[in-house]
Amino acid sequence: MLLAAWNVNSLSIRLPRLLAWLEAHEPDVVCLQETKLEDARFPTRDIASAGYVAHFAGQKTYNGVALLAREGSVIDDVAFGIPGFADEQKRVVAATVGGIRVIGVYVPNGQAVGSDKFAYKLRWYEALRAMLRDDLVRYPSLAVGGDFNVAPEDCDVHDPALWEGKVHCSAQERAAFAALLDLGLKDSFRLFTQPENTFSWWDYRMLAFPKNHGLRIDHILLSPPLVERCIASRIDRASRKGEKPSDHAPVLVELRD
DNA sequence: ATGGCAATGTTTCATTGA
Repeated sequence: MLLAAWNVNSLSIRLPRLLAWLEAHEPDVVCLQETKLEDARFPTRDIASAGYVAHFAGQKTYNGVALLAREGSVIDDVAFGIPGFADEQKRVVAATVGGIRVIGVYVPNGQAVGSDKFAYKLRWYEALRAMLRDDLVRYPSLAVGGDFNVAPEDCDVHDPALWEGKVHCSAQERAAFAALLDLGLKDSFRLFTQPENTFSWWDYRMLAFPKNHGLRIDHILLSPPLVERCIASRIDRASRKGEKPSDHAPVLVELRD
């Protein structure tokens, strides 16, 4: 099974790229973030033509998530949001696909350390942790993927000194991310030897992509039974190239049957 | 082979992202 997560930064704009990408990579499940679409405008038909069924929760302008699964997949228990955490923002979609609990997340950006949005990000992380703690009991085979807006370690940052203490790299955010791993989840990317300076996001400005000035903030975390099944993990850097790219690249894991 | 912000709506600028 090939499982992917991709922050598309507007599904309307990125639809042609997404359709081409689905055809080229043939993933089984894809979690999308920042669709920025109200549900009535979701391109259900185009996604279906590509051979996928979609479950989604969107809103105008900001946020929005979707979970795509290959047509014919056995899909159960579709859910949205975080139980017990009131949130207008559409940031979580979950479904059980082929016996695997897949949770797609778009973690708040946080804007700046110490801001109101930063406090919201930390509260959000705490609520996500509580949800995952409960879900892991119910669903031993669990994957949570998406835009976590945290670079877990300095090796996930092109210039650690520049980013030290800044949003996405602060001690508080890294602790919030590490608290998810404390539940028994693993960062799939680090299950394997990876090339140095591999990132998943590059600023649109300042030639950040050609200079490879990026951060690794998009992740897929796996529970122990899926860690056992994981045979590959990678970031599709090529998808950041060319005309009208998202500022994020897709992240993928391959699981054996 | 990569390229100097992009996307959205409140639209002719302000807001947000990371």
